[in-house]
Amino acid sequence: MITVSTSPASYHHGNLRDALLAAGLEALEGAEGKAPSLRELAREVGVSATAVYRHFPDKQALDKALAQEGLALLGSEQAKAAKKAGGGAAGFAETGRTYVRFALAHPALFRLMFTQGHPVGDRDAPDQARELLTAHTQALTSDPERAETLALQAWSIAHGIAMLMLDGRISADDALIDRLLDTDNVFP
Amino acid sequence: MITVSTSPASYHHGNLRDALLAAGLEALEGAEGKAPSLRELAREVGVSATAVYRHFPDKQALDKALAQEGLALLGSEQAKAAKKAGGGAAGFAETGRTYVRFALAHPALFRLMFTQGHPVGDRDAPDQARELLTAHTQALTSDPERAETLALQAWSIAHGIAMLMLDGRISADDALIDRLLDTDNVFP
DNA sequence: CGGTTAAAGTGAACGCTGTAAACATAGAGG
DNA sequence: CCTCTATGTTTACAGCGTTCACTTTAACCG
Repeated sequence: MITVSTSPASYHHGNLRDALLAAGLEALEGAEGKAPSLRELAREVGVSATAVYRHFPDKQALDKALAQEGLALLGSEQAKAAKKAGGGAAGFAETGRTYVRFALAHPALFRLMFTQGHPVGDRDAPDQARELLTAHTQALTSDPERAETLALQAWSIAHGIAMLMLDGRISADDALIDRLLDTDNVFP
Repeated sequence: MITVSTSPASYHHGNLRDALLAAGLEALEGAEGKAPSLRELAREVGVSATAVYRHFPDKQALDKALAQEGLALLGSEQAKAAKKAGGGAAGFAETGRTYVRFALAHPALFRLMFTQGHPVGDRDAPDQARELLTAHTQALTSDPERAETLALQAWSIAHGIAMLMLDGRISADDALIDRLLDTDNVFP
């Protein structure tokens, strides 16, 4: 999580990296679909554009860091929701709903989180959401491959719903989310 | 579908609109994730950048037209696949596989098709893929609402798989596609 | 305590983008 | 044949990501 220290307005900012991330997250909450530009964030923080390059090798690295923040946020919201629902199958179902609602609540951030191409085997980022997912499906079956299949299917349907709603392909309706994610109701 | 006439290199291009779309589709097949720029397409076709504005009000309109082309292509591939599989449930399943494989085969085009924000009720575009989907699910049940639920669930899971694979979140493996889309295997 | 050094900022510049405005050309119709 | 209009051109602008050469400042060390 990011903390912005109210630093003195000196030549050296003191905490530019975190300030940029904070400004980035805030900008992503605004403008519906648009991701903020590097120069825009620099302006926001009150620093020249090139100063950014002391903390990130390029814009993509900044975006990746923002994506990481978003992923952490999603994971913590899901964990909280699962706990509140009492864990187990009910908790699992709740993580799905939380996933989609998170996407609708933070569209630009959610997009950024997945646009940042990190290859499949990328293990340099702890991913609480992913861990929750495998834990929940492993509790449903003793067969590890079946558990993985279930995990990926659950992820896919939640992600699909989220994306189609974000892209305006299906209506972003809370009742519809429940209907589509209802496990008593899934497929023939 | 687009046909590019080999027009004489005169002052007036003769068929610029279609030529731009053709160049656009070709460019989208290349460069893995990158969408082509307006100027790039104009250069490709051998025309000044501003000439594009005689045929499209802005870049987004060009992108939208390209997205439309992609949607038509997907629809026709799905229809062909469903027919080949003999229609019915087998045909339905095949449309799902075709959907994901199409995304993997044309990543940039597929992304563009869905990034182009057209609101939910937008009926100015015939969508063969969508029609196929509802036709197949309506054949499975007499309850219209249940049919719609099934349609959206099927769409969501296919779309989710496609997106997660495109974004490198899960491995883009053909066997995995089958495993995740296997209806005998879906959810608990 | 003072001087050096390296981290962290600056401004100017480059090539790219989408887009607007004013102007040029050519082919079609009266 | 002349004119009108559709379709092209050139020039220009602001914003983007990024590189380069330079400046400031804080921290470390003899």
